[in-house]
Amino acid sequence: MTVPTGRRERKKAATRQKIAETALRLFLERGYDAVGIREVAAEADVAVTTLFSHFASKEALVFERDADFERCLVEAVTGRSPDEPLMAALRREVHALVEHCAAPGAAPVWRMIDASPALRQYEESMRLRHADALAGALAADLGLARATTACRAIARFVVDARALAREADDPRAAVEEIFVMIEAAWAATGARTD
Amino acid sequence: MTVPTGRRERKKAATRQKIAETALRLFLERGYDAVGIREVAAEADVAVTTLFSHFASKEALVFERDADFERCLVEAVTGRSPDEPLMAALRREVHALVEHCAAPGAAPVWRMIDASPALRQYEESMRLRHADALAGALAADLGLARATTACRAIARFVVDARALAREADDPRAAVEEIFVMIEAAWAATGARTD
DNA sequence: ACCGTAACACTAACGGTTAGCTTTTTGGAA
DNA sequence: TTCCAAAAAGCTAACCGTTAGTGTTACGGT
Repeated sequence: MTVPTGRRERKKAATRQKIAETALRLFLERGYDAVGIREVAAEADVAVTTLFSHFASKEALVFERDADFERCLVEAVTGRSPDEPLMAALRREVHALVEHCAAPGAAPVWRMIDASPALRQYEESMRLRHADALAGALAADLGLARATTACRAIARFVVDARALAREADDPRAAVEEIFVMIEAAWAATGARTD
Repeated sequence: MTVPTGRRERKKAATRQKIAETALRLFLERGYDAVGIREVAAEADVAVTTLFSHFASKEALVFERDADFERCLVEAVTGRSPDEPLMAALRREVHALVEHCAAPGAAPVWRMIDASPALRQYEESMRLRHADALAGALAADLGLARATTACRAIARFVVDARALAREADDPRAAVEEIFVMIEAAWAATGARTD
């Protein structure tokens, strides 16, 4: 098979990105609720069905990087340097993710998300998926066949940390504060700390 | 005002309950997705608009006791005996709530919820609301004006505990295991333990 | 007995989403 | 180069949850 970028895949990715860009622009210009799917599709010059073949829902248009965040979390565990403790790697990654949310230009997007119940709800369900993925990675890292209750709990705490930090006055300090709690919780499970 | 049960309030409560009962019956008989709102309304012999004046959404029909759960959590903090430590009260309450989910007859409902993405998503957003309410109660109990990051984090951990325990093979053991972690996290904040 | 209002009803629509089907584009085989 | 199977995109028409707008009835307090 043709390993590098086939034209088909490139065109598909381009279509996807054009839809996402158009949607975000319209949403920011006129408000998420005030812009309909038919409008986004028309402005991006694609059919409504095409839009839905790239994005599972209207909300998914806003969280285009969804899969990336999940990958980052998992890779923070699986791809860390051999001598880095598990929790330290997670703390570092959550710091990076929170930093990313505070990037210039991201503020209007987050304001839009906070203003829309539908978007907030979607973000919550995203977090659960990320927690499940992270729990799996944690289990694998510990040599377990399945994610234990402790793995699942820690994974949830970690994704909660990101969410809470984003809302806090001082996100960096909030991450530090919550990770002190998470490390204590982790230590209480009797897990190794390497 | 007439303190006891006015006829108007009784009729309203009866209508609400009839709608909820009818909906749950139809959902369990034929599947959540296979039953439409118009059908539920017709079977309960009310107008669609009446149904939506009692329940904010189709999913809310399934989680009729939503407000009760939130109240239980908050009251576990505010209404505990003066000598009971905060975390012990919360652990007891989460045990009770998980027990309640395992009640006979509840199994089909939870199977239905697990099978429907819409219901799962709704449950997640419910959890967040409960966590916010609990965070407020925690802050009040500690004499704080606003919920701090630590309060919010602990509140999330507690509602996560309930969710994780419900999915675990041994719910009781899971609650115990997670609360060991939560107590460690709580202690790490330097909070008093009374 | 009367009035204000809460509860309920009806119609019609809006907006997200999907099914069914056709057309175009693309990668690779003949 | 030509042709085919499949992927991608398109169009139409609906389904379904939800809401606005507008009456109508039944109740509680005066």
